[in-house]
Amino acid sequence: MKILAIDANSIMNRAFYGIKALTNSKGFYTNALTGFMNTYLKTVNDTDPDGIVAAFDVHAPTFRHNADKTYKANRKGMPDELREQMPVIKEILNLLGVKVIEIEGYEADDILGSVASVFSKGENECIILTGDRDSLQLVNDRVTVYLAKVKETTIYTPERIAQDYSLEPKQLIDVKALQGDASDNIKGVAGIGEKTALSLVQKFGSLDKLYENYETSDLTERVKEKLRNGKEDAYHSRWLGTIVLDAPIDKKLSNYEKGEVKNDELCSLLAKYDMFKLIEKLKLSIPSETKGTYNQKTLDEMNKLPVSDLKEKDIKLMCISGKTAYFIYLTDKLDICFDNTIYCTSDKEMMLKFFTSDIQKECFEGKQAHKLCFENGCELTGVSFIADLAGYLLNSQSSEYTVMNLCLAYKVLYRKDMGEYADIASLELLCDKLKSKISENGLDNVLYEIEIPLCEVLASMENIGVKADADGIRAFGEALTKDIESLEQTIYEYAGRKFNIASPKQLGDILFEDLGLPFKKKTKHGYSTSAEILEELADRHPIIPAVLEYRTLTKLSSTYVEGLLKVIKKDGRVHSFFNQTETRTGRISSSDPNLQNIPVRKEIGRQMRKFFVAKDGCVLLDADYSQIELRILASECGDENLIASFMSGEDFHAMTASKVFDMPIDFVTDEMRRTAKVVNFGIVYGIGAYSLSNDLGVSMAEAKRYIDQYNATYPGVKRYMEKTIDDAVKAGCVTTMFGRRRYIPELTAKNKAVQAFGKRAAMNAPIQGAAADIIKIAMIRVYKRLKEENLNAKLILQVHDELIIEADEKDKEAAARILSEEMKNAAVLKVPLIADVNEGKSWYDAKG
DNA sequence: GTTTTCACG
DNA sequence: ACGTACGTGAAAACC
Repeated sequence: MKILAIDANSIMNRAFYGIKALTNSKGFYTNALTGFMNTYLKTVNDTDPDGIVAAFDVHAPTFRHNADKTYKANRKGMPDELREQMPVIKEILNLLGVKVIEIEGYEADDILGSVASVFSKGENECIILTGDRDSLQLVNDRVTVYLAKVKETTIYTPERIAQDYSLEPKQLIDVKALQGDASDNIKGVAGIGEKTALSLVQKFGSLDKLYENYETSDLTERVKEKLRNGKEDAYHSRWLGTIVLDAPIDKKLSNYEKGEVKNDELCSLLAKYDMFKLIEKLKLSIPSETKGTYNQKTLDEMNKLPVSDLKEKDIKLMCISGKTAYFIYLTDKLDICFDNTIYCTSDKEMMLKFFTSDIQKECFEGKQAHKLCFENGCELTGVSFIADLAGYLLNSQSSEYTVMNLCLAYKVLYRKDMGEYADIASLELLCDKLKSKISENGLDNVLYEIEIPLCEVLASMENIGVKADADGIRAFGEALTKDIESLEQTIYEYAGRKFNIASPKQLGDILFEDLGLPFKKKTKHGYSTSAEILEELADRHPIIPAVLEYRTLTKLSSTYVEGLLKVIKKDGRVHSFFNQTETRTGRISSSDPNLQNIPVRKEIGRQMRKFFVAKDGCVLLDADYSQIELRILASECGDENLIASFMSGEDFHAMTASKVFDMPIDFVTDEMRRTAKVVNFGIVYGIGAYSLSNDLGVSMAEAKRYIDQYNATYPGVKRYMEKTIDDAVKAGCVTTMFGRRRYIPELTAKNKAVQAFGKRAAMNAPIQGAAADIIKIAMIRVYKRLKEENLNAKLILQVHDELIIEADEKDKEAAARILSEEMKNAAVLKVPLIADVNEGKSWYDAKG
């Protein structure tokens, strides 16, 4: 029988430190669990054992088998984030049918040693999976060690050890006795390290022989001296480092055979921790609570769920029945589930007939269907529910909103038995469940009044796209390339040699070693060369400004020039995606390409906007909200001074400066206004004195004064922030004035830095989220009015607080009026919402 | 596949 | 002693 014995503590430890923080939606760390299971699955797959055993350490105050062997009790305790994952992995292993062994007073490797010794007899063999080299001493003909490292696993056989160390496995104990091991609190012989220890054992064969013969050997006097002084330590260390082979474990081999996998329990456990990928990898079938609520007859009916080609008569039937049809249309295939029958089609005409019919529809992802209709000059109607949007509103923390993940998260029967039709077969029950969840959580308004109507608007924007001047971009790119080439030469001259300027590593070496500039921060791979650091050094060497310029130009060239040229479609327009379930706060994100980060702050980059243009006979109308987040803050916190600052109609940042610095607004200098502006924005992010001082280039004390003065000026803000955090800690989430919710699991973290992050997120989310809600409402209303009033004008872009319309010259005034009105009236706050509209032939010109 | 850097609100 | 403002996406380098 072949057994796999796992040093669970050591693998969990490796996984915990090897994988950067991974938490589920409840803030529970799952990184060690994920890493452990990856290693576990790979090893089981590679070795195909007949039985598996996992050993855990149990540290008792005193060890029974020898009260002296308490050395590891001195080890730093494991972090809470790792500790809390231990009981979970034990449970997972139990449910997988793995034998879990923990014996009070024994280390995991003692248990492994004992298991290995039991399985070294007869026709048996043992594979040890561990992250700890100590276990190498256990290797023999029957025992192989799989040493898991960050990337790969090394397999240690006696041959491999001979090759690496020129020693027998058992001799490694003596090496460690001499060398010691700080992490295990094993002293070894003072002054003897890895190299010497190894060569001594190679030369003498063992610790005993070494101490019998070293005095008369040709070792240097210095080494002899160390050995003389360290004899007691060496023998004590050897004893400490020798793995126990006779721990009181179960010796009956058959008790180690693989147990049964408890599918349902394991599944719900893993779902509880959001470990959906693992459920797939383990090939578990998904159970459901809802199963019980269906009687046998319904289940039988469901189990049939016949599949047929969608025909025109089917659509007619759906129309007259008045029942709801569920559909999924992602690429070119439409699946419908109606009245316990699945209908499929790839026929475009049939799809459009279905989409434009007045059948009541619920779906998963509606945007593609909307787009197909737009492309064919019609409209998708009758959509009353979109499952992924509901899932997103219930928990925006999730990473993927798939039918399967949602079914798992909300305990809905996922019809894996339906193979490729699993998604559509599961959709009705999923929608039912999500609907009630949405209502329970007060999310009806955001879902039905905002997200579902918005889906159509985004589809329309994606479909229309924005016209791009490809020739202009190419010419701009060529000019950039010329400048970049000449900058390269300049930089090479300053550096004294050629190198890859884009490589932070090589650049760091040049700047901080060759040129000897003072470095400030180190990263994993070397020196940090971020713009922030380089700007401080700008006066120290002429290479620095050249590098900064190089960075600016290459960024423009690669991300914007090259990037955009790649995505201009045959119609001469860029159709980027507007993602509706991406951000934690409720904002929309844009991708392929991202049109929400086209340069604007620096003039050279801003030039890019000249190449986003209106088509012939049209203009672009661009409107952006003025300080929408600060206005939301004013309205939410109700601070009278803050409200007054907005109501005054004066420049808001100057107004703040006037109050904070206590002087009439006419005496406010540009410098004071700039400072006030930075503080104003910082407040929305949950500012700290450190970052503010960094940002303003002033001392911490100075920064703290500004914050104090701000708080004295607008006392309601601080009160509001404190209350927000308080409520967030109590509820575990924050909510915008429209009901949109964000969970903040970080608030319950034990790590103070993580907790602080949670607090800042809690302060920011209701504000950023409300701003997102407001502009979404504006988009829906603008879209609707442009359509109703038959204007030749379309929304084409959204950049968080900015909307852009492409409008026919004839309709531009009417469209501009609608844009301005609907943005201003999207919400009623305690201060007015302001939106300024500008027009131009290009985005550059239209942006005020 | 992850890290660094940098573009935007 | 540590880390240090919220929210994104893309490219290139790095391992």
